[in-house]
Amino acid sequence: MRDPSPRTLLDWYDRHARALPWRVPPGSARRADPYHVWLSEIMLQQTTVAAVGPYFAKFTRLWPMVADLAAAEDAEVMSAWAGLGYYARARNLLKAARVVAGAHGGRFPDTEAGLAELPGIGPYTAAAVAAIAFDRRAVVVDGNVERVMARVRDIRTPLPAAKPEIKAAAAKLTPDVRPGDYAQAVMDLGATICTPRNPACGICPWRDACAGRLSGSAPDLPRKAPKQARPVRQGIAYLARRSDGALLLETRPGRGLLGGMLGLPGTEWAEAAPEPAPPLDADWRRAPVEVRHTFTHFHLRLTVMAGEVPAGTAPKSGAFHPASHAAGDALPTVFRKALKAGLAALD
DNA sequence: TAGCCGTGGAC
DNA sequence: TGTCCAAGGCT
Repeated sequence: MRDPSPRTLLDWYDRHARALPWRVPPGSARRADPYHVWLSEIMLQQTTVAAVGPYFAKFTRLWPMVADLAAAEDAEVMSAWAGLGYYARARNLLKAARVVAGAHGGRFPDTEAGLAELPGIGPYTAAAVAAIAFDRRAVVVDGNVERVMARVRDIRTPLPAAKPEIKAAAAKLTPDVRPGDYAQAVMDLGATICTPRNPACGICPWRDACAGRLSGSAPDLPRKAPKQARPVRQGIAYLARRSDGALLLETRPGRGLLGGMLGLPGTEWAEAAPEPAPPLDADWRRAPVEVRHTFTHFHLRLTVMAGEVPAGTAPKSGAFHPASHAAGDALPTVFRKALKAGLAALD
């Protein structure tokens, strides 16, 4: 068994690199725009390339430079992020943009340590942006790298205990030349060849240097500690429609679940059955279909109550929004589902 | 440090 | 249907 060669992987990347909107082709004279690299890396945290595509296009169209993003209203940015999930990313994105546009004069820090000081940038993203945007040698470890390293080195320790061992293996392989391309090459390998299920070992550039393939354990790596079961929580959401079509929405608190996002008013979500808490007096009708939605750590069953209210109605909290905006894309997915269920009950 | 924090697609 | 998974960070 010989060592996997960074050079072999770079040769493979030169031929098979995915063309992505935030990426410049390998060997290109151009450098990737640090703003684009950073924006894509934040969006790609725990999120698929396919899901990110339209959002990256929207953000770069609305805000072509980091200074444009920094000048945007909070509500605009949260609305543009709606549907992508993990909304703390959007809150931190805006904070970081304002630091870069202000204290840094519009230029991103060009070192791993400098990048790591920005909100929303942790060890992975700092290394990735330093390597990809500034061609710094940085040890980039994401889920792809963990999987590739666990297989190439046949590391059978379960995650997350295996992280130090995996980081050491990754550090040993990271080259001084083209570290940015190398980082993207490992991630492309993980995304297209060394996939979680049914890895295509037969066409892998590292097939002859992979200890996991030799032992036959590669498809079952990395091992992972078992996860906890998700409890079921319940709640009630209220859809109040004014006679002019406007819908009652509220901005959620700035932290926690769906923090800073628009939503329908309603009860807390808990395992115990909720006490009704209508936001105003109306002839509430229960929507025939219950909304089901799964979050990272619980399942939600949401009862939707819908009611018509006259013009001039004043809510206890929140505000009426034109239906064009509310029905549009400003809501997190769970509330899009609830909106649809509530509107069906009113028609 | 382990729990919190979304979503949609694959199987 | 349910579970797993994807370019993680924060507290």
